[in-house]
Amino acid sequence: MSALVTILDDEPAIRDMLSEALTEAGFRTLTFARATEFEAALRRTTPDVCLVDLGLPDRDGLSVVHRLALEQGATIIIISGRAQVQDKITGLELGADDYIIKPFDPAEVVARIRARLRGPKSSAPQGDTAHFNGWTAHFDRYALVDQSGDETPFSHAEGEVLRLFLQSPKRLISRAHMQETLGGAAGESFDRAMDVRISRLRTKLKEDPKNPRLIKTIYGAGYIFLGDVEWA
Amino acid sequence: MSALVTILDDEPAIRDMLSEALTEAGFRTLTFARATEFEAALRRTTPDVCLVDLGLPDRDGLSVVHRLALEQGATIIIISGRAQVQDKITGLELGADDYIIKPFDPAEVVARIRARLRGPKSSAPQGDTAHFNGWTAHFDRYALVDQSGDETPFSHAEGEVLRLFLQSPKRLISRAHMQETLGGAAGESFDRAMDVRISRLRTKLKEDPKNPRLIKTIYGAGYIFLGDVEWA
DNA sequence: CCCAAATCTTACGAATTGTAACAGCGCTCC
DNA sequence: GGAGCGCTGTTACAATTCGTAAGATTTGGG
Repeated sequence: MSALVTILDDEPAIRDMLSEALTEAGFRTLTFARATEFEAALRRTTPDVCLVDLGLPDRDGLSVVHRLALEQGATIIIISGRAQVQDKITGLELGADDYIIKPFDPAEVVARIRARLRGPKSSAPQGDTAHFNGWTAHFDRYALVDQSGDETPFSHAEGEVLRLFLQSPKRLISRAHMQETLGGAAGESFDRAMDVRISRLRTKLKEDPKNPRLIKTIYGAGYIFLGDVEWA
Repeated sequence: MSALVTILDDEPAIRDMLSEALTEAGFRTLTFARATEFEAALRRTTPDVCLVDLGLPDRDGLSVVHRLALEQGATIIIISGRAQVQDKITGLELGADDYIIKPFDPAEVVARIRARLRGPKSSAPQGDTAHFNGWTAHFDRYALVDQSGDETPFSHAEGEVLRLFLQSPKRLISRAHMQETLGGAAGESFDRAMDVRISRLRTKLKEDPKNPRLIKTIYGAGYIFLGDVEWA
């Protein structure tokens, strides 16, 4: 499946230019003129690359970038008319991965996106075992082992969620992202399945329902896995 | 251990400028004037980031980039005087991760390197903890800890406000700015919401309603967060 | 002092999430 | 083939979060 690129810019000409170039390059695209539309869409899909213009009518583009950066996954590329070095630095520090100045050539944007997605230095290939906070997860055996050596089996579905958490500890994982990477289940219908999976995982991790220490819920946003993970 | 950055450029002035900026930013650096020296060094060390100038005397920089890219691992950033789009595209397609045009500001280079090392999915976001006036705010755990160690959880919405305050202590934060930065929700209807958020936050900070010591209201303007903040 | 505007606080309800109970499915073992 | 078991999604209802509404309180100007 080709990568999904979102374009957030208030100028129709720029949206069209980018959308055309990207489509021709083989990407899927979604365009938005306003930050609110864009953020509404994020609840349903998880793009791979987000192009964000800083000069938006309804919101400061940097706040959009910041929010995006807190979520996980997508690479963020700022497109802006502001060419000051300080603007670039601010944007990059806020979490953007690249900063392109208007006017630009769409071919360069395509090349930069490709360079991002090439993703060679994606972290080392993961083993099948991870340690965290006294637990050991054996993905090859589908079992959790606690400090005293007791073994608790977990299912495939539970393992998918656990792996996702262990791959991105201490970061907000949006609900949308989880549904996309896991259950996929094109079923648009409201999926409480995810909640149930997490609930079951929590039980196996012996979490205190009133005060979860490992899997924390962020109301309206997603989940965050605390815990110091080390892959073996 | 800080990351190792190599600089390959035939102009001494540029080498020095970059080396100084990067060292100050906390990186280790190695500089080279010729491709052959650089490649000899690669047999002994493995840099994390390689800055490569395209206009080298002894070899075409692109061939260096190409060879580096095949080894997979280091982040490659081209620094070049050639500003043509086609040059950029060629460089990026050959395997470079970024392409910076001369003349440049070293601060931007530092910011771009940081953005790279932060990585697409580097799991450790910088310490998300701040201390102020006896309190400690753990944004990853969504909890406030007071001097005696008691922990008070705070919600996502409260955390957004708290973070905003802690990022700009002792400065007036206008109501409009807060709504713009936070009020994200679809309809920007009622603005009492902000008051309520702050009210709840004050309660958790054990503020005396008659005499708030940390979050001060400026009638008709906004709020000021007093307190000596130190991010960890 | 008096008043209008701004702000604080409390209560309530819509939306979101947790979890138990149930149902469908595929599997193994008689 | 059928009973039994484990896995997983669905449903239903409880708990939590957070914005809205409304009344109380404070502020600053006259």
